[in-house]
Amino acid sequence: MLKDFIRTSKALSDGTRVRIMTLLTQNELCVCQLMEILGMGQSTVSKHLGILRNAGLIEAEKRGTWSFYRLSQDKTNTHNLDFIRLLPSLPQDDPLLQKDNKKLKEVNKKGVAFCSAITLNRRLRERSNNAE
Amino acid sequence: MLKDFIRTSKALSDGTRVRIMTLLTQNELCVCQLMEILGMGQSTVSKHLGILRNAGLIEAEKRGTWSFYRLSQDKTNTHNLDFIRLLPSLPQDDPLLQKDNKKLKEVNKKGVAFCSAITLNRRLRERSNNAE
DNA sequence: TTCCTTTATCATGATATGGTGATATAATAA
DNA sequence: TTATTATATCACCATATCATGATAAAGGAA
Repeated sequence: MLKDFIRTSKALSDGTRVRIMTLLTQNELCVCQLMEILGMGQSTVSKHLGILRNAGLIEAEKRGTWSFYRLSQDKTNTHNLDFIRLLPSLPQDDPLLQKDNKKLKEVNKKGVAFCSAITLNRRLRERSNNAE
Repeated sequence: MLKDFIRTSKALSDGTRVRIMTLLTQNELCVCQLMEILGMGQSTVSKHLGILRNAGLIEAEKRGTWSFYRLSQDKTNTHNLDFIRLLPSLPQDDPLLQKDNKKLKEVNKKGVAFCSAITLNRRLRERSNNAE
């Protein structure tokens, strides 16, 4: 259906969401890991993930308090699979996506350790201090 | 580049523009023919065509006062070619796109004859409005 | 020249979208 | 129980987008 095609192309018509998709092409990530890599707030990241999930491009699995996101494993949605196939070649000629991939490797090493409120709150404090 | 990918996915994230692209998959069309098929105003159609052209998805050729639009013949833009490849299968499961294709056949038979009728009707409307 | 036609572009208003802070929810630990 | 943590959702504002009518530009005919 045209509506489904539009929902997917809309989901992929935003830079932040394509960055997320490119990252998830490589491995699953939780919200706070994406916050760390993207440098964006938690509500922003959650919102984008919701849009991608609503389009059927990604799926979430809850483990404890964490929500881990990965590319949709649905093999029947051929339109979405066609779109997802376009992603892996993107970092090849884009500096921002390459930077994201470097951060992804660091984050994978660290695991979810930095998700603790200590670093999160510190980052929030830094942000409000910078705003003054 | 991410920016180019976004420009293309944005261009294809609107129903009217995907309808136009699906029509141009079959043959070139001028603005007034698209107005007839889509049932939309001239400025609206021109604007959408501008967005698609700016994304490099279509190209225009001026013949007299008419501008004919067709899919981009640029074979070097692999990203756009990937997107364009997704289009032909769309009408298969979408009633609106199928309806568009039927209208396309009628319009192809008529040629651009009815184009003058459109502005003629507009002028008649203006005259009757002024007479009030 | 002066019209007429087709298309492009501009101005405007209504709606949609992205980013953020605050709050709500759910799982877990103390 | 209460406190903490990670995430989801809400309200808000700034910006972007879409549809439309008006105007401008350019080719062709009278």
